[in-house]
Amino acid sequence: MKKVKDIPSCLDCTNAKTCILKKLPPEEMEKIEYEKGVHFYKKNNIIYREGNRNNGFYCINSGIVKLYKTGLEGKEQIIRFAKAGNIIGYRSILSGELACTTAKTIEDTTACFISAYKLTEMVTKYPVFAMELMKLTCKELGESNKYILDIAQKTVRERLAEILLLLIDNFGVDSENILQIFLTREELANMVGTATESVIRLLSEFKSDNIIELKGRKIKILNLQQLQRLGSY
Amino acid sequence: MKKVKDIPSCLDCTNAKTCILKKLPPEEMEKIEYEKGVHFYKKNNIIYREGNRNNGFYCINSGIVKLYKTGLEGKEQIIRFAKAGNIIGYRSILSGELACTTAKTIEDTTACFISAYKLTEMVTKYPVFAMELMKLTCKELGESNKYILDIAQKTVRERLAEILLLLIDNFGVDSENILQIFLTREELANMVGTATESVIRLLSEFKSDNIIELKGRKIKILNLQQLQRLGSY
DNA sequence: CGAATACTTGATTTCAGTCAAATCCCGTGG
DNA sequence: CCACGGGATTTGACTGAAATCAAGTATTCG
Repeated sequence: MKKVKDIPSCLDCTNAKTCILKKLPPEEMEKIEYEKGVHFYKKNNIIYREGNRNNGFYCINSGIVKLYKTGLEGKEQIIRFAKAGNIIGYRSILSGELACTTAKTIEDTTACFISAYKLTEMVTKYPVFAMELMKLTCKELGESNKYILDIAQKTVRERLAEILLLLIDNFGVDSENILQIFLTREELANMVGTATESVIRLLSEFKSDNIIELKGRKIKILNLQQLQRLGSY
Repeated sequence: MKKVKDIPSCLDCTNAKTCILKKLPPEEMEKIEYEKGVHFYKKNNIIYREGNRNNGFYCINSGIVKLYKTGLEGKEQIIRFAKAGNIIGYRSILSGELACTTAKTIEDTTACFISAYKLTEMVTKYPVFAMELMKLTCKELGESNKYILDIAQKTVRERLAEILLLLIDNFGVDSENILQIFLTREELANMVGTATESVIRLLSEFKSDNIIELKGRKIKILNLQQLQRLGSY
């Protein structure tokens, strides 16, 4: 069991490799250590909501968060997932807009909160950090643009294959080749941009083609190559 | 007639209001003035190509450029347009990736070329510029994310209406309410993410509903409100 | 243990893509 | 000036992928 109530420290954060905050000089890290807030969220709780103003951003310490936009009839479109070491909620601060997505945990999650003011200061004072954040944003932009192409031109089957590959890339598989993120069929559908029933049908097709194996929300990857062929990665 | 061969100067650039370069201090502007290259492109020419490495970015002085990704069977998906005062090609430099779109002129275009090295220097040396560029990138990211939702959840009719509204916003209408960008049906389809024939059918529907009037590639807006209702802006 | 939620499967519908053919339009060269 | 050719546009017929609707089963959780 994870000790949920440990207050994470930036200085010895286990996400050091991936976290952008590590690009700050040590003295700044220490300051953040005192100024930041630490928030705990149970599974299925909202961190911030589309259309609201974010007065700070969050650095995920543990857990997984889905970022989604809500369509007219309330249908979610998942834009991306964030996991330990990722930051969320910074876009709207920097663009001076309202949040363009809702952030909701899909697992118990611990996140550090850093104020908008601090973010601006960090960008202004530390060019290395600014460059790194810019890089991150630009990569995200590239991913979103790729997503536009995919949704516009690929079939649901291809997109589902691709999303599975993306999830494998992002969350990995365990020793038994089981994908290490456990989404509902509806969440998968909301990533792919399709109906829940379509995802179900396609998953069971993939299963009869011996590409995957299903046990509830666990997805075991049997034939990665075939999956790559389907998604034409 | 436009005098195509005038060398544009940053110092008295007519796009001053919108151009991000104006956030640089005057002495830096003058340096750029000497270091930049000026390129002229005829209509339908490629400025840079998806998958290549950009060693600089472009500031559009006049003309219009479409930025698109190419799908498997060569079908274009237009991501956005850039007009005078906009910059293009900077994303891949900052993310350290290859260009994720192709930039092609849809009108005769003049663009200033500034090296990748210079861009990095500008971001590092001028926090105000860095902030502004970050803001721009974050806005683009918000727009791309919105686009994902739209393509995933809206009908082609709704998307076409929305694209028309977006074009009106971006390029305006003249005194006769004629949209000031002239796209082929195919280009419209490549924005909406649909087939050319579908765009044609829907445009003529809009026409019989007295929402628009068509004269070749000229689109006259007769009923903006109705269009907004269709796009549920 | 019961209600609620998630999942599955089948039947039907529909939106939009594809294919095909005709027409329009525009620039070019005779 | 006009004929020609090629691209763009339009319209119609057909097809098919995926959404919706519906009904039943399985799981989960308080």
